[in-house]
Amino acid sequence: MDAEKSGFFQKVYAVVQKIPYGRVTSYGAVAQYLGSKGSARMVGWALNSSKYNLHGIPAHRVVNRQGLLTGKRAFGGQHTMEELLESEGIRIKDDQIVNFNEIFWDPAKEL
DNA sequence: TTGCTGACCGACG
DNA sequence: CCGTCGGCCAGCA
Repeated sequence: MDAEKSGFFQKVYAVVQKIPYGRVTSYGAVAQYLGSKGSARMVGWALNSSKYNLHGIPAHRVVNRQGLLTGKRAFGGQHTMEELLESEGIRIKDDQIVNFNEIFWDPAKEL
């Protein structure tokens, strides 16, 4: 219908934009919240498209299940995503979020 | 139009 | 422990 725009990506954008400052989430968590656990890959793909459009989507706040910055290469630089996260107070160690379990933001629970 | 790929995740052997 | 495969949806040649 009109509100949902029949688009998986649109839902992803909506959730990612709701991620609070200094928090992170995972592709699978967002996918699961949307009702499609298997579409975790599409979450990343949606974020990839987001960089082509000015959506204001903090894609750097979205990482994989391990808290690993798998999509850092999509930011154009191998350290861009890492610096963005650290800029928000998030500590990164070897491309991995240190206090991942502490700053993890689950849309299924927080929303 | 068909087919492959992609910032993942979980299961199986 | 490690390698492989399936599933999900959308974009592109």
